[in-house]
Amino acid sequence: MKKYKVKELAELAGVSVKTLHHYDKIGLLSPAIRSEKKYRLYGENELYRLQQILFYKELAMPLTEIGEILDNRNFDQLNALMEHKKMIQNEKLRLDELVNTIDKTILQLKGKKMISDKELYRGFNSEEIENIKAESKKKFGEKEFNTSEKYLKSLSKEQFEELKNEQKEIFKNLLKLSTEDNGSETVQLEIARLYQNIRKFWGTHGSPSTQKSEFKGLAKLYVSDSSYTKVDGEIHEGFPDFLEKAMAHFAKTQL
Amino acid sequence: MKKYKVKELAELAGVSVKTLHHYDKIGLLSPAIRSEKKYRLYGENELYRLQQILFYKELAMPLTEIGEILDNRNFDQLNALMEHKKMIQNEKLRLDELVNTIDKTILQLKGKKMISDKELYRGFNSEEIENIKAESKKKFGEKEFNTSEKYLKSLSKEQFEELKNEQKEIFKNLLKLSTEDNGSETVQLEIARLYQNIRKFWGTHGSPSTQKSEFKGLAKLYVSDSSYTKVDGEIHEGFPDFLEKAMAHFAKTQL
DNA sequence: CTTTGACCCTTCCCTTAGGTCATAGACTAT
DNA sequence: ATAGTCTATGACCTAAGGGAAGGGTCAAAG
Repeated sequence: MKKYKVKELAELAGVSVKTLHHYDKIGLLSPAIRSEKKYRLYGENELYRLQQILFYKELAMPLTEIGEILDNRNFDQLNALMEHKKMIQNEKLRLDELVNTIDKTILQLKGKKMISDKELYRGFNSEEIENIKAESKKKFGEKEFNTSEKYLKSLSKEQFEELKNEQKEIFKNLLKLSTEDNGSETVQLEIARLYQNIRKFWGTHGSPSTQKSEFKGLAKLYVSDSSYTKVDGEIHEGFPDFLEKAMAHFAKTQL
Repeated sequence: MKKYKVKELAELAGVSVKTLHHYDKIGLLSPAIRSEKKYRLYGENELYRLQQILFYKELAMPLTEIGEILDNRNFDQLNALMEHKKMIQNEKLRLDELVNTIDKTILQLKGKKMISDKELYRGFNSEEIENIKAESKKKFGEKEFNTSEKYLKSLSKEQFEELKNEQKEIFKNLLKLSTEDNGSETVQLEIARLYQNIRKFWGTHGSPSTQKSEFKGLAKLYVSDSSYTKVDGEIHEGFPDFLEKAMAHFAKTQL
């Protein structure tokens, strides 16, 4: 009877040593004996069993089931295989559905086409372009602006407008809420929305602490120049101040 | 902006609260804000994102990938979907192969038909049957014998003969080795084979300690009646004694 | 005769996508 | 005020191993 140490058997069967350790631990394949120094020693029967294990494993069968099948000799091996076949066929059906769903989604997605590098600012008129650029530079400086511009290219015009609209809506909501406590959950939830909206505009670069101070900086900008906080084109008294306090509270408690 | 606590959002989306905790922890879906008492508060944007997550999850996509896709807005969403589709189609091909393999194996297995209750002892002549039964009863007593008989039914005649032949071979090998130290690895490896062979005959019922003493009992039986340890029909002097010592050593060091 | 490199051992932590307690604090209704 | 529901965190569990730490063993080469 030939004897194999772990690595020998592993290489013979094309599995890792760790796998054999594992099979030993779960009792799926134990060495025939242990040497005096606790080395695992396998015989040819173990090699044969391992080959069977690997066969069933290729059929995507869980190790516990493999163990049951092998230990029951061929009691309901046939049955188990037929059951397993059913399982696999069901899985195949599921995958078919997935492919269908994906195909549909791909079609939808192709409808909303992506914006290319050259098309980034197409669709906005030149005045809008200048506004966007100027705004960005004021807020984040030259260097950050370049990162932002790169990021903006990954947005489609539709998405861009969607974000603009959401920002308008947020400001409207916040105006309505400006009589409330600026730390209330309702207000803070809206501020969170504003925060996320801004991040979608300017990207998520920078460390958390950087983002925190950027956000607070933006709040101060709102106070210093009330044109930023127009709602429906109008300046509202006290609103910039409310906003700044609410944003500061958000930065302090959430960031 | 509506706000949702964990359970509310969970029920709305049909997932568990724990899932939301999990998504928060891995940063896939964080609450918009935390209340003063650290409660997670989600807004409608989060509900929307969760729905997207669930959509991709249904496509069997890992959560990390989902996160990347959603955070890149639609940058290479299209590409990711097409990649994913390829993956699924490959998986389908693999399953096809599995089904083929299983079908082949089932055919092979059907060739070696199982033994039915009534056929258990068919194929052996009556003398053999009596030998088998007597041997079992002597070794394990009436009660154990019934268990064993039930177990034997799960073996086909082919397997049964295979086991008999293996036992003959083991005895032959052991006879050759009987000049060696009974505790050597080579001998012990062969004893291990004998142990496993016996267990395949008589089943694996009983606690480890029971099996240990049964095995030692069998060794003593071999010494007391040398007809059990015939090799090629002949009694060999000193062999039963060698066997008993080797078996006792095995029981002590391995069981 | 010792050292080196290859091998062996066990134990612990890590992975996915959460499930299942356990414990403690918070909210709501009677 | 107390009971019942909700929330939080943390630890442990799943399948099938991967990886590494820390320590013991063996054979050949110096």
